[in-house]
Amino acid sequence: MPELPEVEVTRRSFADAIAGATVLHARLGKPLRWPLGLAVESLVGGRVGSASRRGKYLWLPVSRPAAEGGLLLHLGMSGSLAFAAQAAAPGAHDHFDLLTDRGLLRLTDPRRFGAVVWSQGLDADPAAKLLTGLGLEPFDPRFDGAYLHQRLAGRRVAVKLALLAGDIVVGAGNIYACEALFLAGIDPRLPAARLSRPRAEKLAQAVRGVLTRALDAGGTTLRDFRDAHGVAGSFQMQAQVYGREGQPCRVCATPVRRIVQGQRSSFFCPTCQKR
DNA sequence: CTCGCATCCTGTTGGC
DNA sequence: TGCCAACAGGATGCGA
Repeated sequence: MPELPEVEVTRRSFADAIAGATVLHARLGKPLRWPLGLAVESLVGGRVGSASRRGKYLWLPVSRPAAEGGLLLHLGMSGSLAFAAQAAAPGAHDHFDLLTDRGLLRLTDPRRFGAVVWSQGLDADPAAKLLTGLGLEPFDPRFDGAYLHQRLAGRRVAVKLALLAGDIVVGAGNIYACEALFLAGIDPRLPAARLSRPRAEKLAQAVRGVLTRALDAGGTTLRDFRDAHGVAGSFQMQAQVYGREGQPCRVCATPVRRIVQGQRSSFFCPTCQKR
């Protein structure tokens, strides 16, 4: 589910409310992608700090009497976080609870590709290795056409797959990679190394543009995305190609095509997007 | 180093 | 209604 906009919208929806809270209780449900790496009870008494985001990961600092550290959270394909004053009994897909004096933060994740991992800090900790090798944030001023062009050089994979890989730029998943390539007029099958410098500039702008609009729209709710207060996103209303196989391109009316790249669907307009 | 692919898990949808 | 296959917003970890 969640790409950068959904993760960021989620973060913004609970960060202020939980900052400064004290952990009263914590529980785990079924196993997630990785073990927590800590006895869950030992989170009790911890003081929660200000949530931040790196790529599609959330970082929630927790100062415990025993040690400083925090929780690195990932929502995987089907995860979402809810923060509510009233604590309902956990459902079958609720796999992590952090009950605080300000409310309950709960991770719901049916497919369990998500993760909650304790880390002693973002440096020199095994869990923090999850963040090494990540590409630039799309809104980092260093993410520009020159950078993108240089990092795509020498790659034989399709440009769409290079975007999704996350080691060049983070945040664009399947929806926003498709949308950005449409906005930039680039065929997703184009070999990465063959993208010209001017087109790399367009693509960098398109990535930032589509993510900005998605943030403004509160993310994309295809099925079940909600922010931490249950609010759905609406970017799906402005999608140009994603999920629109066979429907007319909004620009030229050519039917949108779906192909498979890297075992994932790519949607594009064969007329508007060129190799 | 880059690549292509299988893999984790559950739910929903559409065809027959 | 039932059954089954295809598909789903991610990303790691493997062998080639």
